Parts: sequence; structure tokens; C-alpha cells
Amino acid sequence: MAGPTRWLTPEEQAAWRAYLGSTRLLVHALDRQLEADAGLSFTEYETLVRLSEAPGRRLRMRDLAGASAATRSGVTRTVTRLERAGLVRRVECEQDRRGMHAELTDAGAAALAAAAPGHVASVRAHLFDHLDPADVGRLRELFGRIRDGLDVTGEGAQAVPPAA
Amino acid sequence: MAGPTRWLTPEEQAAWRAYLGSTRLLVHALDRQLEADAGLSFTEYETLVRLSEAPGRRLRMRDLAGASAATRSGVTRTVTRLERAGLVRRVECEQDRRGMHAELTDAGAAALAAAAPGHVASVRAHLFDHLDPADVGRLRELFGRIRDGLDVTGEGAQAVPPAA
DNA sequence: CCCGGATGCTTGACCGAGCAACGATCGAAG
DNA sequence: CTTCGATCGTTGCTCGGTCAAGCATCCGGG
Repeated sequence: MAGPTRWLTPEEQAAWRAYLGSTRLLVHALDRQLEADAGLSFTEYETLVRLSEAPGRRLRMRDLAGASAATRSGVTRTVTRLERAGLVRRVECEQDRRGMHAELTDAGAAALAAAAPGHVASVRAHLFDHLDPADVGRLRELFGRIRDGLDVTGEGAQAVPPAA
Repeated sequence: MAGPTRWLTPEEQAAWRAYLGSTRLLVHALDRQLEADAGLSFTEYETLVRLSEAPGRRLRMRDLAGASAATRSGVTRTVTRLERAGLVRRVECEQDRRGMHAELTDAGAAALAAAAPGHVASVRAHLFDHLDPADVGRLRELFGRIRDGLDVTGEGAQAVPPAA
């Protein structure tokens, strides 16, 4: 530890709690909405989105994992679930025989198309309706920085620098 | 649905993804840090914090649930875990014989005191070091509004208002 | 060519959280 | 006082996720 703890100011604490609490409620609400409306979990929905944006509507498992901040095993199980539902198909990789592609099926694309409007409406209602354009830009820039500070230096040692 | 879907603008989409991704990474990092440093999950840590702030260092289960955006059953299990570790004690409620208090033990207070500096340092390193005071105020106000828009009107019907 | 370490995906064991259901208790209405 | 609906906390079930181990494959050094 570098020195005495610098506790959060009341303002920081309030911001931190509002951020945590609202995020938890928001994700939960989106999850429920998707599940009720389209029979998809938020994770599954996001997986479909990634695939739909990828060239050839397919992505290697590792890339899917990297893009989602999830572990490989989590991706495996999610894809298995989606495959069982017919929304995704596994395709072997020719260049690397270890590799696996997850490929969006037509049914998957249809499911995504059906689920998207409700999901977007929910995100708008709960999040963006409370933000003006300046907020959006600020949020983007701010959380972009936070993300970069996290996923590049993944290790916890960085959390409490030794001296400087 | 009120009308054609208003998709997210590229800016909104970027903000949304940065927000989601960084939050996921952040919470995960905090969880790992706490677990490694103090043997507590983030949920457990938060529970101890709430109790430490409550009068008499005790809170009813329902209030604990309400404060944490968690379900009653989740609180039951968390408290059971903490009780098994000796950090919390269950105390029956005199006014309401259905009720249960969770009360912080001295060992619990000590565990919290030991865990807090590292946790706060981690929150600073990953979050507040990227924010200036104006950002903090803005975040607080903004997420406060989002939270209020979510936990008061808990129902999903509000997500897509019929007309107005 | 062969071998050893690294990488990619999967699987098994475990854990934490939510939902639904349950028994116990409260409180208000008759 | 009795009764009926609502509330509190707990529990069974299931789901989704991580961790660690495993097998197959790749790739670079001898």
C-alpha cells in the first residue's frame, strides 16, 4: 500500500452507489424483458448481436469470449444453448483444426430481429431517455477510458501501485 | 409498441457498449480483488457495509434486500454464509416474530475494516482516477435519475408506454 | 522428423442467484 | 374472537457462470 487510505468523499460514495445500484437494476430489467419477450437471456442476445455483425455471420469462440468479457467455458455453454435452440450452428475451422466457429443461422437472425426492437425500446426507456446528447458523449468517452484501463492491464497488482 | 423502432445512434451504441463492458470488467475486478485480499465476495462485502452503517449494526432481512437490489432469498443465503464465517449474527425481532435481524459481530466489523482499504484503493484505481470532480457530480446525478426511474416503477410495462 | 510447450475448446465440479412455493406470523375487517 | 389476505424469511429447483483439468491440435527448436 502506498499510504493512508484515501476514502471516498460523500459525493464519490453517492455517485458510486447510484452507479452500482442503477446498473444492477437496469441489467436485471433488460434481462427480464428479453426473457419474457423473446425467450433469450441478455448474454444470449449479446452473443447473437456479435455474430450478426461479424463477416459471414460467424466468429471463432475465442473472439466471442474476448468481445464479451466472458470466459471460454461460458461461451461454450452459451453457444451450446443457442445451438440447441437452432439459432446458431457450430462450424469447424479449416485453418485451425482446433478452432470452432459459431455461425448465426437464419432462425437466429430472425430471432434477433424479433427481439431487437423491444430490447432497444427498453434501453431507451431506462437509460437514454434520461440522458441528453452531451451526456451520451461524455459517458462514452469516460467509460471507454475506464474499460481501456481495465482490460489491457488485467492484473490486480496494478490496482494498488507500489509507490508512484 | 408506439411506433417504428428508434434504433440507437452509433454514438449511443458506442456509449452503451463501453458502459456495459467497463462495468462488467470493473465489478469482476473488484470481486477478484476482494476475494483474494479478504476472502469476501463483493456481495458479502456490501452486506457488511450496510450493516456497519445501520443503527445498532443490525438490519432486517427485508431492508437488506431492498438496499441491495437483491432478492430476499439471496439475502438469506448471503447472511447464512456470513453467519457461518462468524461475521454476522442472526437476532430475532421482538416487534415482529416473523422478522429477523442480521447483526454485525465484532469479527465482522474487523473483517470489514481489514477489507475496506484495499477495496477503496481498487475502486479509485479503476474508476475515480479516470474521473474529475465534475464527472463525479454528473455521474451521481445521472445515475440517480436512472435508478429512480427503475426501482420505483419496478414493472416492465412502463418500459414501453402505450402512447404518451 | 520428432518433441515439448502453448493454445483452443470442452467437460466436471462447484458456487451464487433467482423464482416459486411454503409455513409462520401479522393486521384489519366483520 | 375469528378469519382472511398480506408479509417475512427460508428452502427446493434450476440456470448460468467460473475454475481447473482434459484432450486435440499447432508450432518452433533440436
